[in-house]
Amino acid sequence: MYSIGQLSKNTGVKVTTIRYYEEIGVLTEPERTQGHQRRYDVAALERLRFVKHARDLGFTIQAIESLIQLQESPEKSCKEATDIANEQLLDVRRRIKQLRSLEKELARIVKGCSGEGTSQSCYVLAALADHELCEKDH
Amino acid sequence: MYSIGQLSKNTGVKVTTIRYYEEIGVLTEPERTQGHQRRYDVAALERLRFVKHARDLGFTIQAIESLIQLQESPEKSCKEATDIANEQLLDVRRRIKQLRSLEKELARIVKGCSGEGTSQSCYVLAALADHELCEKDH
DNA sequence: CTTGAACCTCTAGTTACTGAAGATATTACA
DNA sequence: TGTAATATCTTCAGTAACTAGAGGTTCAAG
Repeated sequence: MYSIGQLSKNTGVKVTTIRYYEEIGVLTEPERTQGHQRRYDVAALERLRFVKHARDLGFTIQAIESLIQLQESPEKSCKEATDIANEQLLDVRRRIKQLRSLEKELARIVKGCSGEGTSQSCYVLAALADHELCEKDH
Repeated sequence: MYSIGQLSKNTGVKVTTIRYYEEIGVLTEPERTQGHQRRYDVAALERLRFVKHARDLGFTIQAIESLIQLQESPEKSCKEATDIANEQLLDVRRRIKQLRSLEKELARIVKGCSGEGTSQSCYVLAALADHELCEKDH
């Protein structure tokens, strides 16, 4: 059995976050000692690892809840899990695309300014003030 | 003079968001009609455009506040603005890098699963449960 | 002068945590 | 066994950047 601190060290999830996960139902309520402290079994550890890994990959808590549901009904179709992962993948790709276009414009703005004058003549500020200075819409 | 709705249409910033910006001090308090409704001048419109553009580029409200400070003291060095923009650029690049590595792993996970079996044997779920199946740390 | 759209304030909710206060439990060591 | 240090407990509030709704008032057009 693990204390909440040991669980935390084992997974890299903060103690407060573990309690939060319990509160919102992502983790089930663990046993308690007589003094009311939480004690976790290996299943809880594995579940938390799952959650951590999925969070690291950018899944929302909601998506993770769906995935847990699936895990717990092994007869269900695998397609749902694949769909969720796919959706996440598409989302990541969308975000990359958007960030790339931001990067481009930011790089252009930064490049246009030597950083030497006063802010009155700063190209960075001018570019931010005036959308017309953008290469294209965003 | 613009009403808050006209300002909203002109900038693409929602009415509620405009009021929120005022509350947190990003926009200064505008004049009011006798009936207590907000009326904005052109300066306010331009300032909101600036904020919108910077937000679209991913600047935090805090960074935007610094930029506004700079705009309002034209004798200050332009370097500060360039620094903020540069920091933002670096941050965008960091995020892109991280998302790329997520994309890679997600693609691998999704690819490993046909979506046809039951969730019991689902590779997506297995990969999320077991960090060992990852190609590298993240 | 009426009517309907736009506006007002205030409160609460969103996501996914994080931190602090003040009290209690456990553990290690003497 | 006693005590001190560390860990844990609950509860509440705060973070970023909005968004939405209730219930009431004002404006502008016909």
